[in-house]
Amino acid sequence: MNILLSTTSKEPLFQQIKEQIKQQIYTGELTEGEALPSMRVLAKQLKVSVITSKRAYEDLEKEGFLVSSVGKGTFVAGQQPHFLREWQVRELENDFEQLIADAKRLGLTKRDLLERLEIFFEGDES
Amino acid sequence: MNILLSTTSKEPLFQQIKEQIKQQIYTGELTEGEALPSMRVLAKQLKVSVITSKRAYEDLEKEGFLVSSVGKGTFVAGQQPHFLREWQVRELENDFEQLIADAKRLGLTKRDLLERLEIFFEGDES
DNA sequence: TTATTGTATATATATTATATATACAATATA
DNA sequence: TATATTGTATATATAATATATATACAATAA
Repeated sequence: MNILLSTTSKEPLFQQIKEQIKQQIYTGELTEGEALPSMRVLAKQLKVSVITSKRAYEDLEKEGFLVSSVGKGTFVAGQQPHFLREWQVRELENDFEQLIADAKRLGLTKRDLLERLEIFFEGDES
Repeated sequence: MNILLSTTSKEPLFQQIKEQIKQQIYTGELTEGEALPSMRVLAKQLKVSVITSKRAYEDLEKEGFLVSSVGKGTFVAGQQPHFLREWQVRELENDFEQLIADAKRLGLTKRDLLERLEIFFEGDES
């Protein structure tokens, strides 16, 4: 598993790890049932404490992306993440619809939103 | 002006003050143009530092609820939704930025968002 | 001038977030 | 069983942020 940590980024280390693992699950780079490096191995690889790698794995387990068991290791969880993604996309669509309604109410034009979309989407291409 | 502070509440003091002033503006208990107690008077009344009363008034001014001027005092703002709108637009921009970051993390493309923008913006052409 | 108003600066304190070292417990496997 | 590997729990350190204060400053009113 490949993970890059930026020491300059404002994002905390455990957060960077989480994001990249999620990303790799979404893209299929990490597949269902696949074993992740142990917390210690990952910690060593990233020059980070075990607590930090644990924090990332632990959070992702709570979110349904990973499954851990003592002595065995940590693995990509079953189908749930995909359903989870579907669900998250729907949630995001709802938020987007609400946000656009608010924008209209404030008198913003479609062009206004397009401009901001361009700007924000480029953001940080990490 | 009547304000009650709970010392046991988890809400910070300045927040409690803000909420109650907003409430009184909404209910009409405080009316447009009406003078509020000076920061010092309020501070003394609530047994709180001037910085805390200022923090409350200052925030509410930024949000468009109050208007302050040196030597005169602090007053309930008119219904010009001008400041309020500016503030709401900024809030909406922040939300939009966050939403786009989430969308990227979920693997949505800019095109995906554009399509939804088209759909949702037409939504109800009331 | 004098008192009253809001404002700015520097600081203290508490809370929360982040990260670590170290010891512990469960499981795999030689 | 013995040993190594796995995830886990506890206690702690450090940094960042939020909250609140005292005090001095500046503008306006009377």
